[in-house]
Amino acid sequence: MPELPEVETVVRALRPRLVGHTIQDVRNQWPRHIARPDFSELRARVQGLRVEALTRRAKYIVAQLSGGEHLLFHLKMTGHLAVVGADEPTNKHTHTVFVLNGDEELRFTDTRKFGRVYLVQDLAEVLTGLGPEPLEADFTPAVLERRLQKHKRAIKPTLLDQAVLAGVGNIYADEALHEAGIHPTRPANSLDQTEIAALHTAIQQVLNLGIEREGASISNYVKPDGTKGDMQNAVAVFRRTGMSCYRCGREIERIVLGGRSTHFCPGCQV
DNA sequence: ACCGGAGCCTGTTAGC
DNA sequence: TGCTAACAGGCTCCGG
Repeated sequence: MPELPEVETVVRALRPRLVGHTIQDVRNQWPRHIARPDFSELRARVQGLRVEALTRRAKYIVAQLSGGEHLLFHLKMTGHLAVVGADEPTNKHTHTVFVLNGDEELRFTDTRKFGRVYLVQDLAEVLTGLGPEPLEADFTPAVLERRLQKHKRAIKPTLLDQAVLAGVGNIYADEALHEAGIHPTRPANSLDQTEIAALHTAIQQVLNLGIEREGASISNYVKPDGTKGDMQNAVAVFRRTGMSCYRCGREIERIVLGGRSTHFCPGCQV
C-alpha cells in the first residue's frame, strides 16, 4: 500500500527516466482508470508535451508538463508505475501506457483498479483539501497540535485523514503511534504537549526511515524496477500481531479502528 | 462540522 | 485437498 515513503521512492526512481522526455502517444485498456478528462481528450492534450518535472504531493505523483499541463497519478492500493522498454511484455493489469521518445513507455499497472490518472492545468483541481506535508519545515508540533485539537475521534483514524496530515497511511500511522508510545484509540484532542511533541518526532522518524529503506513491500508494493523495498524488515508493530514487542516484550495486538486494521503494543502504548 | 460506513476492485487467505 | 467467503485498504460519497 503505497504511502508517502513508497510514493517518494517511486518519484525518485522515475524522475531521471521521465524528466526531459516527450510523450508521443497514450494507450488505455480501461477507460475508468483516467479520472479526468476522458481518454480521448487526455490523449490529444498530452501528445508532444515534454515532462518538465516530477514531484510528489501527499500520495500523488505529479508530472509537470510543458504547456502548463499537469499529469497526476494516484497509486492507491496496488498501483505500479514503471518506465520500461517498449518491447517489454505488458501484463493484463496494465491499464494506461504513455509512449515516450526513445522507444520507452511509462506504464501504469494496477490489479485492484483503485489507482487513477488525472490531467489538469490547475493542480488545485485535484490537490485540494490536503493537510500539511509532514516532512516539510512548516510542519511543526504546533501545527500538529492545532490540527489534532479539532478532532475527538481516535488518533489512529485521525492520522489517516489526508485533510489533517498528508501522506500518512496505515503502516506509518501504526508505526508512529508505537514509536511515540500512544495508544491508537486515544481521542486525538486528548494528547498533551509532551505526547504531541513525541508524535511529531515519531511521524517524521518513521517516514524518513521508510524513505531510507525505499518503502515497505508488505502487500503488493515494489519499486519501479520490480525489486522490493526494505521497510517491511524495520516495522515494530504493523502486521506483527501475536509477536513480541521489541521494546517491552508484550504481544502485539490487532484491533479494527475506522474500518482499518490497527496494530499496537498494549505494554508501551498508553 | 464531524464521523462512521458503504462502495470501488481482485488476488490472497481463512475456514469449512 | 478443494471450494467459497471473507479480507485487504486509500479515498469519495452519503447519511446520521
